[in-house]
Amino acid sequence: MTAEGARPQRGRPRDPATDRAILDAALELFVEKGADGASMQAIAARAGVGKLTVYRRWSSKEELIAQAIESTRGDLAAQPVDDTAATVTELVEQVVPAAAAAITRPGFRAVLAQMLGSAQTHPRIMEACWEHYILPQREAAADLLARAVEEGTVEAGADFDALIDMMVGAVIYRVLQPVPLDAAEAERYLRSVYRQAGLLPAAPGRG
Amino acid sequence: MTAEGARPQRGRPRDPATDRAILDAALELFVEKGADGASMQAIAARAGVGKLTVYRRWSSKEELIAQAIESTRGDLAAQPVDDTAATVTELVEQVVPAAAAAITRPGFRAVLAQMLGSAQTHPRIMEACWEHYILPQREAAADLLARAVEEGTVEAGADFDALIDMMVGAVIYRVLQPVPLDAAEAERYLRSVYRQAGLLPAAPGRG
DNA sequence: TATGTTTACGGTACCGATCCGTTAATGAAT
DNA sequence: ATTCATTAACGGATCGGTACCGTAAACATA
Repeated sequence: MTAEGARPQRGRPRDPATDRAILDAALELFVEKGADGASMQAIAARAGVGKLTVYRRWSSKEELIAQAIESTRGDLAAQPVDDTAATVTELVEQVVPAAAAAITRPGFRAVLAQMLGSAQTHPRIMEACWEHYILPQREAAADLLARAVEEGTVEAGADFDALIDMMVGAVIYRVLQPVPLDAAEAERYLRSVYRQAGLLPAAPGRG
Repeated sequence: MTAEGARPQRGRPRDPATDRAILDAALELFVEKGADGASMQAIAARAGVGKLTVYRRWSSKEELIAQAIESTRGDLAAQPVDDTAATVTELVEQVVPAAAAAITRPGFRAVLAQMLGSAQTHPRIMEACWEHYILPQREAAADLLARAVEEGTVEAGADFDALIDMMVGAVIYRVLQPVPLDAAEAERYLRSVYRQAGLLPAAPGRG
């Protein structure tokens, strides 16, 4: 939609820094005020740019915000995991601190809430959020479950989809609750969920 | 906020049907367009009422929508349960069809999504939704878990809060997913979740 | 019964603010 | 000189909220 396609090389070229400034501003305002509350002129103003400069690049707000979301890494997907870890338990313990930090970030709850709010009225935005913030969580959980089945800590007959929903859903649901979560609580909470799902040993031995 | 408190008894009394019409219109528009998209004049128009008639009763849109939400039974809390049921399994089987019907209603997803979207920008609305749509689910789940512990199907040491989050969270998360759910799938899904939590026997014998 | 007072009601108009999308003028790079 | 990016300004629309009008419904008093 940035119309990058067949733009001729004549005349004054567009400033790539302007693209980024607009995308950043759009994401910030979306997180702060939602898709409806973020106006095009507010986005332009925060980007330090004229309104037409935005309209030349994106024809609709929905598309702009969706691309702004897509231009970010989802924070949870970006955890480098040491694949040589032997057991699922080790793998989980390796992931928990970073995951706890990610879900505790104030912005995480904000993006999640605004995204879900967009579901009804802005499907395109919902779609972008889902792909970049939710699916990575699902995939990580699915990997862990697959390993756990190999190890025998999770029974092979279990309903995988439901189990993933329970893990991811619990985290999302907990994050959205009015009572916030600090980093230490988040770690404890994540371990509790993993344990209940069979990805950590039942013994509450650590901590 | 309806200022019902010290209103003198002289003059023409307010029409209670008008209150209901406004609340219904507000809820409908909130579900359709969200808290920002629902304008006061649209609410008044749909209620077949002058704008002032709305402002006479509610001083702000946030308060009106919050009360509109509070004026609805949460659909899930209203299931009469036969407390004489012997086992948790019977209890769950008794609840599943109604719960499946409730979470499959198109309005359920809409309210949920709009509510969560309001979390960031309209705390008062979030609060009302939480109390009327989420807490009943939690309490029902907690009751079932308590029974299950007595029966021994759920280990006493389990993290109740996390387990409830997983059950409620899974349902919410599943309902919000782009792919909708029909009644039969919802029943199967609910059983899967209950089973994974230990509230139904592992054998997939029924159905 | 008849009259007056009080409040609710629907409808219209208005205010300042904000939004969107476009147009006109200016500036930069070729 | 040409071509495009950019900013500033504009017009139409809508928002939340208020003010006013004429009317309808309940009360009080006579």
